[in-house]
Amino acid sequence: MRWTKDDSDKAAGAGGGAGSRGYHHGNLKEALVRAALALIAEKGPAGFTFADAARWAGVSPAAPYRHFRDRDELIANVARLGFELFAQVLAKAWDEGRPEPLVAFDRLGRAYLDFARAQPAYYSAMFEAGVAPDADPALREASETAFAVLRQAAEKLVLLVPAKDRPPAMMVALHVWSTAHGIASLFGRGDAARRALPMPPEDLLEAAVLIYLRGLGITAG
Amino acid sequence: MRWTKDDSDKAAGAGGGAGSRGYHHGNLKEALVRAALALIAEKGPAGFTFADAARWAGVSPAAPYRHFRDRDELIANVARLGFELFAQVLAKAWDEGRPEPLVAFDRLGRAYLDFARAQPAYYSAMFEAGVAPDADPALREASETAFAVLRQAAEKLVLLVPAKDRPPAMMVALHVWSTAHGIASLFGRGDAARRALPMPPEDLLEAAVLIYLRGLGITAG
DNA sequence: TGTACATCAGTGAACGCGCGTTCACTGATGTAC
DNA sequence: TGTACATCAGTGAACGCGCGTTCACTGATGTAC
Repeated sequence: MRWTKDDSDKAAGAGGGAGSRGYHHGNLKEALVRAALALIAEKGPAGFTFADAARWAGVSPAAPYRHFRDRDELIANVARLGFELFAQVLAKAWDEGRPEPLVAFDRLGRAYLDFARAQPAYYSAMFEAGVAPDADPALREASETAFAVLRQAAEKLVLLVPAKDRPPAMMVALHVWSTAHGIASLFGRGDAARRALPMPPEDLLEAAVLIYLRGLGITAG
Repeated sequence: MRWTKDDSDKAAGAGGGAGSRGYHHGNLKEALVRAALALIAEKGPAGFTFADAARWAGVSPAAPYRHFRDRDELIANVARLGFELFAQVLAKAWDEGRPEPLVAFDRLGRAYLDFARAQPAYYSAMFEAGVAPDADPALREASETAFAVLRQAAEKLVLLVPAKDRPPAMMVALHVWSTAHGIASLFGRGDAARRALPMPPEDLLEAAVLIYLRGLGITAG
């Protein structure tokens, strides 16, 4: 029932100047999310206000209240969309383990870091904005869907280990997630708080995962 | 030359009510750091203002300007002290690899997570407050000192691997740091943004490190 | 096809509030002699 | 030991500002008939 009423909205988004639009924005909820993303990318998750978002979207400061109770609800919405996108990106990279699990798993790790670098604003909202995932059921579900991709990948991977030595897939998924998140948040970001690194983050993660998998008894070829 | 003039300052710290003190606070710089720690612990690194810190310390809102240019400088100071404490804690846990490197390394990992849990305010200021470590030379140095402990430990560990297969100690240090940081920031914190975990974070890290070291060719015993 | 009406989404003015920052000041401390 | 003085550290009042939030309102849209 709802579709983008006016494509010029999207084109005009970047500057915040809404140009000529009617009395109704037509797509304000989405525009506020885009505003939040732009402002988080610019100044961090704590660096913008509800009024900023309204200004960026070119509406009066009272308008956002038609769509979000407060700033936290807006950020939670951004985080939810981020997890949904993240889940898609990860699922596509994993591709059900084709052509073979080890190759696909490497792709998955790279996709993780790609996402953190390409979408620092989403990543911030998802992991650093202090949003409690349990507060909003939809957010929680989106977060779990994204983790489920990692977990399914781990399940397929541990099948490469003989049954008697096979580790719990959950543990493997948590290990890889932690390492990927650690690398992403320490080294894989575009902002000033990033630490310098003598190699690309992707290579650091790939090496860590290869060594870890060897420790599990999984080797390439 | 400077020492704590009045011990009641410390005792009175928790409530912010300074009780009876003279016109001069005597130790305001330190009190502001403690205020920042308390407020970060309570509401996160973005959840307090310069004026809050002054109020907490029981001084007028103009007083902090005698010691810090602005809020960022206060937070950078907190982060620096955090790294100094962190370096001490890690060095003590590592204890130069006694009685043997593997045992000491496990202790080091646990100390890392202990610190993140016991000092969430320091940990936030150090890693999540968006402070650029390069902005302040003292901060940068403290941060490097802390990392150096991890790196020295890694150097001793890789000696357990035959020379021809020996990995770079730097890489090992970065892998372990990333994993520890990932676990700490995803699961090892006291606040609401923490994810649930089916096991203690320490055990998750220990397992990850053991598997990783086995992948390097290092096994216990 | 046209008209009346209900509903929706954004307006703009207003409010109280707390923040960051400045300023001339003053109480307390330390030091020279 | 005492006095004069320089320096330091905190005061309190003031300011302009932007924020969050509310309110009665109004333009636009959709629908019943």
